[in-house]
Amino acid sequence: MAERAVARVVAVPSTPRGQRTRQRILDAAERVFGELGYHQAGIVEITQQAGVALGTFYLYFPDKRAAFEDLVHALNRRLRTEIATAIAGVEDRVEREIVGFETFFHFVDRHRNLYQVIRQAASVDPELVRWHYETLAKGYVSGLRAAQAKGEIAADLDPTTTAYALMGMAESLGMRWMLWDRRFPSAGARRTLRAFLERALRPPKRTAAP
Amino acid sequence: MAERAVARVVAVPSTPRGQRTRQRILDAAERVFGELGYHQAGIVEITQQAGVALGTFYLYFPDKRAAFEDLVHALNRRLRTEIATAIAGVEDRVEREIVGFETFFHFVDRHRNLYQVIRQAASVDPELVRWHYETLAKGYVSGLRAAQAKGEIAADLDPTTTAYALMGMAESLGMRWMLWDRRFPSAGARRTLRAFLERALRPPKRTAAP
DNA sequence: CTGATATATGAAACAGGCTTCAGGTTTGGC
DNA sequence: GCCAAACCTGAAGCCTGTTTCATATATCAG
Repeated sequence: MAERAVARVVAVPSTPRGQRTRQRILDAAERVFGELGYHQAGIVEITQQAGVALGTFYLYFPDKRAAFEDLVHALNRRLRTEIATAIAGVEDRVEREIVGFETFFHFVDRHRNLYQVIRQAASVDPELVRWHYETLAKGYVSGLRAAQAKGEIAADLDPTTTAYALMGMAESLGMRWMLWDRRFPSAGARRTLRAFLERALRPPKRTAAP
Repeated sequence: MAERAVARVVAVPSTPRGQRTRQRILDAAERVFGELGYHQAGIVEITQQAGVALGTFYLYFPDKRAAFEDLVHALNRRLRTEIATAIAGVEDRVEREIVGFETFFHFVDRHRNLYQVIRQAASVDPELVRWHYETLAKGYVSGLRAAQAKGEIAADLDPTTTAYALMGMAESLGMRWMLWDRRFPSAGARRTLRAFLERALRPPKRTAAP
């Protein structure tokens, strides 16, 4: 039988010191990947920015791609958490959407580099992109379903289609405003977005049941 | 004074034979870039698929990136042409949107690989991505303005914001349906998309002026 | 303080793919 | 048929960046 290749043990750091170092590398990787792009980014650059030696990188990640994947996972998690927190207190579902969009724009603004990372993932690992969007969509869809049950969103809309449509809108506008213009949307643009969502999502008016 | 680096002359082929060869390389590049991603894709693979020798590539392109850029430009042009043609005969502007979306999905389906290329451009040259979307948006915006003038689209929507919102929707849904599911949207999904666009874009009903 | 464990170092080995170039081959006008 | 221009060839050079590893340092419980 073929000898099994022993996977290099990549430490999950067991001491605070190790965890700090790992995080420093990840932070630097976010910067470097975001600024230079996956392929321009070098381990040398990442470790230099992290203030550690080249070899240290390989203590925590089996290779370059692994660090990239970690970053995408972190991005996904943070994004979902932030949006969930932001909309938690909002009653009306259409209003929730609007708050969700705004939160997303803030996120892209604050994690500018991190968000570039996702757009690059297409040429690193397409499955990772899919995973990202499907994960986001999952939560989105169940939220929409719940809102439909309560009559807050038009009942005839297919939730999955709606979810992808909304995610696409958010991303496109986020790219335009936050990554290119580097500023938040004007009042007029905001009004348009709000009107767009209101009309598309809000159920046709009828006399409210008492 | 420093000697000026002479830019290598990259032929615009002057004979039919040369043009064929150049096109063969471009076609192969579309396949290979699309399937493998920019960085996995090698000139060796591209030229092999094109049925030419390695060196031939450098007769027509100064380097790998140049071929990639050419591809993006071609994608952009083809896409705009196809959509323009498809919506040419359609009267109602909201209906035009729907036809435009359908055409886009067809395009993604037929040029599956070519379309992956754009998503990868983020890690090759961000400016190229921006160019692509801004070019598309430009035409979109003027179309929307015209429609607003004719009262076919709600007048209170900012055209630029609307254009980016719609492009984002199209791309997200196109990715989901054409690249992942590899099939055209179900009737239910189509209805949802139509309803979404109708409600968001169509001006509020009022008795039509005679 | 001491040994055991975890972490860190960075020069050098290594790999893989881009690019060059010194010729060969094809084409088409005359 | 002949020749000049255009086109094509592919082995080898080259360069850049990833990954390894033998060695050094830090931490901490006992």
